Amino acid sequence: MSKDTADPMTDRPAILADLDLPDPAAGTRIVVAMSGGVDSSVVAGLVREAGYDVVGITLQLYDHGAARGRKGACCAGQDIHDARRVADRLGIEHYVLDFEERFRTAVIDSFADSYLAGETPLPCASCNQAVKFSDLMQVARELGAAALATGHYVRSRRLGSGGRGLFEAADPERDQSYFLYGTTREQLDFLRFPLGGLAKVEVRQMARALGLAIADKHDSQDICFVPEGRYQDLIRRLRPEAEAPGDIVHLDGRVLGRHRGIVNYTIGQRRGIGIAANEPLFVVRLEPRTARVVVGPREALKAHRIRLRDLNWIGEGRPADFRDGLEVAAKIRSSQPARPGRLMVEGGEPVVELLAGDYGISPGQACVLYSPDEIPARVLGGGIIEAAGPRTIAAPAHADSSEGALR
RNA sequence: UGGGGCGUAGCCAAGUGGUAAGGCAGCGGAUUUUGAUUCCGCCAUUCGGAGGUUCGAACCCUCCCGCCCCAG
Repeated sequence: MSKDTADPMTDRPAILADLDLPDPAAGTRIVVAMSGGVDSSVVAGLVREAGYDVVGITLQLYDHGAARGRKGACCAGQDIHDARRVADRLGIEHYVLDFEERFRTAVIDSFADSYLAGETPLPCASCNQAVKFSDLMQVARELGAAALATGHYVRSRRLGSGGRGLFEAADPERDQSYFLYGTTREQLDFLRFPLGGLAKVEVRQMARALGLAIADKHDSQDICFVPEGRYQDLIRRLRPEAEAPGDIVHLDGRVLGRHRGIVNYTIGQRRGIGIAANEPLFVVRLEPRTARVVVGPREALKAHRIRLRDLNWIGEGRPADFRDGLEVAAKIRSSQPARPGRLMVEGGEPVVELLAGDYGISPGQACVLYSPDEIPARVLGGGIIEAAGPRTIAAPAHADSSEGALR
């Protein structure tokens, strides 16, 4: 396909679809998770071009009607339709699986519960972990596939020690490793991410070269199952008790006003508090028991110490065995470069110290750990943020200077 | 009803004769496969009200209205 053009891009598909599998492509089945977007469509095309037996699977995750006409949402009716067309165009098998029930319990319900508990959920991570890399992967195995390929911008490669390691994408702007920190070693062995070394523009060019109608489709953004970007409406429908009003309290104790439900706030949030003060106020703490929203100045948001739960470790060794902790680069949100820190295990609990501290670290989000010096950085693991706070133990000697540099 | 002070956008507030700063809040947008942050833009034809002086007033004068403080 497209081999008659001079575009160097046309030479790349066969190269990039090297899935590092023991058997030859012909006769080897690969399941591709197809969302109907550009990325996963190109993956299907590349794998097909490489000569594999491709089965495309699109998951129906939530009610079409709820998100109909919405731009930028994945997996709704339009996207399923798009995925079908891509599969037709590529001449591959394609199935749409109804995962609504699974998605609702594993992703949407926990999304709502997280907010009720005063945390801030990370649905994309739980979707990958609880749906795509578990149930969908199971389906892929049952179909006799040698691997499950996805359109995530992340890289994996075989390690000298055996097994595969997870690495950040070549394009740091596009990197999705933050959402994949929970991937286990076993899952990694079965997963392939053909786009990890590419830039988005290249992927779009490939989509055109492959003759895919969705080549210029918008990127997805926001929470896919939340129409109009108002997640509060969804939570209200699912959990009516989420509307419990409460006080907005300043750190210094003053009651400044009222709010209409703790679910409307997240740590670090500035807009939407509705209180005029001398300086901007940020949400610094949420108290689900009393439904109190505690606000304060930006400086009050600064935290150095993060306690994690559900740590997934896919780096070398075991965290508990690192006597003085392990130097890491840590991300507490997707769209921010990893920053120097140290992983320790205290009383069996993983704790990350950020050398320079950070703002707006919210429980429920992930803290993802990378190797500090490697390029590309390897994903060592990560966990859910249980709590974040000021430094309470002695910091490394150079921490103060780096803190000074931050201001 | 003696004295003093004040009344500028939703909140705070600068401006004391030359044609309404700024902050906060709010709204809109950019950025973003989570939530945030951040950034950009918008936001008082008008200064408690009515007159007057002046080429020109939020700023000066008069009266009225409304707050606050001190004193009886």
